[in-house]
Amino acid sequence: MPRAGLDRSSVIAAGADLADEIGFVALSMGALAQRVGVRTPSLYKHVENQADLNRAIATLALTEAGAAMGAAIQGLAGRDALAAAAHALRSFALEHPGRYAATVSFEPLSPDDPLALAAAEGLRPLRAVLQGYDVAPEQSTHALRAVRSMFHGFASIQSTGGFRWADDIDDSFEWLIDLVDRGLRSQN
Amino acid sequence: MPRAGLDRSSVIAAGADLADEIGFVALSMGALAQRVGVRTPSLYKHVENQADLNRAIATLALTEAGAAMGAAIQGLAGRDALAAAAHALRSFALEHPGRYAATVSFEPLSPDDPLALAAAEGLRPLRAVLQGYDVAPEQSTHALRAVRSMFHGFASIQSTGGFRWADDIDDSFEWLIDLVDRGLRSQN
DNA sequence: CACCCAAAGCTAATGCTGTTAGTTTCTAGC
DNA sequence: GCTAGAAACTAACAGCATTAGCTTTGGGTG
Repeated sequence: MPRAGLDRSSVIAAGADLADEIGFVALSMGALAQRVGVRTPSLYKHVENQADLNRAIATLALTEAGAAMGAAIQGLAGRDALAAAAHALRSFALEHPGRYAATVSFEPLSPDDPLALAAAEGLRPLRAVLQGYDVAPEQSTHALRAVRSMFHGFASIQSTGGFRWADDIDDSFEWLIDLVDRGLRSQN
Repeated sequence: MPRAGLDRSSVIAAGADLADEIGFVALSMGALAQRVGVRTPSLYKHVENQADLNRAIATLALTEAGAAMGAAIQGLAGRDALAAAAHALRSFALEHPGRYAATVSFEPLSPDDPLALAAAEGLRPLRAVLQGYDVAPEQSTHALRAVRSMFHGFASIQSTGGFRWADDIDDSFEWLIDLVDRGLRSQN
């Protein structure tokens, strides 16, 4: 019998993929072991426990989502950049529901935690978008939190099926982007 | 030995209180049984299973949160009403983290589900707030979803400790309210 | 080329879940 | 006071994450 040849990153990637397929809450050590062709306890050679796995999936997802937003806003500014970033984030949440769900549930973490670093890094594209608007420097944190709250809230509600009439959700998302754009431009 | 004298609503209320204290994810049938002074299997006389319990807690929380918002906006309009509703919702999320967490995790539901009805009912105060702004009737759904997304996103991120510098979170929330208010007023 | 040891995988076992079946006990209404 | 029926109990099971200890594999070194 040949060996499976796993390591930490391959286990985490497989866990993220499996979570996207069957749902983050349904992700179990047994299911993941079966997926990678190994018995359950063998996973503990690569991952400390399930909490460690979950945090690692969240870290991966934040990095990927940030990269997607960064790529989407290349060469754009103002409303175009805002819309591109928003769409990239929402697409990521819808195409990778397991990864996205992993990012929403975690306890307070120390500032040098890899998960916290990935979160901060993933927000950089959003910061760049806000520089295209006239926000006073001391308000940039407020603006970032506001934009982040809105897009996260929308993606979160939609990805859990929280909107009633499915047909015009895309229109609602455009409307939200316009609302934010108007609010950011009409300061003072 | 006297009997505990439970019924469905008292079990659900106790579950909601316990979730607020120890966290929604830590809420187990065993912990709840101990809390109400009964052995674990006895709970199944009042509740179908844990999923049923969780949905019932979510329904209760949505009803309570909607009532809090409705009470908060009494006699107010415009920006005052918007701020009052936002503060009421965020206070609810922070004072009842277990209840609030119960509302975010559920699968797609049928339109006549009690949970869906409670969600729709709880949104009525927000609808009332939006009537104080000049939104075209065919855009009222978009506006409602936008406002809901923003406040839910902010409350969700804050209640899971997602903001880095704790000191000026209240300022950020005020800033968010202003952003929404400006966006809603500057249409066309 | 053979050895060897560290890592990778395995089996077995434990304790904690949610849940069901079957039994006993309390209590409200006649 | 008797009696249904509800409310609580004990016993048991399956699935979960996790740990301990054993076996095997394969890459680097002599």
